[in-house]
Amino acid sequence: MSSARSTPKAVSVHSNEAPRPLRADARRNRERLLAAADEVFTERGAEAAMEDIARRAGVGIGTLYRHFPTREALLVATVEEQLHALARKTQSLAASPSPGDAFAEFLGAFVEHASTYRGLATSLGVVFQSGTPGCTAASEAATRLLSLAQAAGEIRGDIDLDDVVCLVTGITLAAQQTPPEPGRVQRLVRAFIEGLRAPAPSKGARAAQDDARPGGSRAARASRAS
Amino acid sequence: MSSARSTPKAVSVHSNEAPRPLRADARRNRERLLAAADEVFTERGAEAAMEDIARRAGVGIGTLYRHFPTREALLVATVEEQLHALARKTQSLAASPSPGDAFAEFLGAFVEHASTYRGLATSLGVVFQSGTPGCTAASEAATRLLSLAQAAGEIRGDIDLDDVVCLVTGITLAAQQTPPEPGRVQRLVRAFIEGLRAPAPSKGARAAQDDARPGGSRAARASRAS
DNA sequence: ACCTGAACACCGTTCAAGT
DNA sequence: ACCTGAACACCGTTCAAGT
Repeated sequence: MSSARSTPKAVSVHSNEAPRPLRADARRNRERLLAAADEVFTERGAEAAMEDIARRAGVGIGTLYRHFPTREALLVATVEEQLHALARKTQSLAASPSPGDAFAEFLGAFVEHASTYRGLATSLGVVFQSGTPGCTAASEAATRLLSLAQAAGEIRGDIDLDDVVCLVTGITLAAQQTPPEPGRVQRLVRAFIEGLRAPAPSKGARAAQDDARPGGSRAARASRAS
Repeated sequence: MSSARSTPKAVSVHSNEAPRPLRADARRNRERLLAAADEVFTERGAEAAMEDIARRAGVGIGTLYRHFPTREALLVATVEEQLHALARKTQSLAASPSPGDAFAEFLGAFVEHASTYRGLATSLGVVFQSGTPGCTAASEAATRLLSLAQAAGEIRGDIDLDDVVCLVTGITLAAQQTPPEPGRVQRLVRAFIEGLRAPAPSKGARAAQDDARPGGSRAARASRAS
């Protein structure tokens, strides 16, 4: 239950339908493309050939590009509805008495979402920040749930939504890297959740000395030949 | 396993050098290709154009394919030395008095390895199972370290090496998905390590591990930690 | 035995022509 | 206004010809 919040957001209030009216045939083509994309992405993964999608939709390749100028755009549009569903689920989870458990369940749902198409996770970062209504809704709901869980002291505080997106991306990508061993995703999610639980139990000053070079050491490697 | 030769486990004992002698020019080309690949992969990521590598090496594209019939093969060969280094580091870590901390450090090193080229992590699963000496060495050392940490009760038992490879792949891929925020990798690694710690603590039992820590407001501390 | 690079195949994207 | 598909560009891979 989301009560009174009058946040001055001002952005991205547009419906799921066309922002401006499309001609009848164009509208039909758009929907055929979305349906075909969903099918083909499901069958062949998110890197399926664009022409396959156009063919499946029964339109020319040019029509596809007219409606969706990039593959990302098509992906985003195809995933919109699922994002809305994820947002709804997340919102309902926010009402849970145990925000920590709710967040855990959210993580699982998010991973499931990211797994709808093989290879979707690769673009998840981009897709999730594309600013469509579905993205915004899911993003806001997730942020809220995370804050609740952190405020309740059930999830560690040094984690932000971007980290979570990274986690989900990573778990999903990683699980797809290997032959589909079904238990693995759950195991990884569970392990991750345990890791996210607050407080981080300190068994000494471990992990404090993690070497922290983001870019470095190519010069050292480059000098190997001589 | 058709062991036409005598030694039963003889497979992986061969030097880093050529398995069979190469003509002088071929040998030189091979090394030029490896050096060029390292440079180009570093600059442009693991999906760099093969022709760029050939050009950088000063050889024809056909020569590249003669030596390395697939991109994976070239990647694997380029990464061999680093894998040996990782294996050595892992072996030395196995002597640590705290297998759990040692494993944590190994995870960090593994992630760093997987980050040497942008996009390497995508192929990490394949690369890591390619059966080269470096892979085998690193893989065996890692398995041993993991077993030690599990036997010591410091890492949860329901995790295998494939899971770890997945974790590393995931963390690395995920961190590359987002703009390079340097703290993120360490944060994710640390969170993951906490998750891997055994036993998976129940919410009530967790405090027991936190033995002599004074100051009970853990959530408050966690929320501002960086 | 090895090298070379033109040739082939494939795929994403554009755009002039059509309705 | 929208659709079409031939054309273009790019890149990975092969192979006949050269040394």
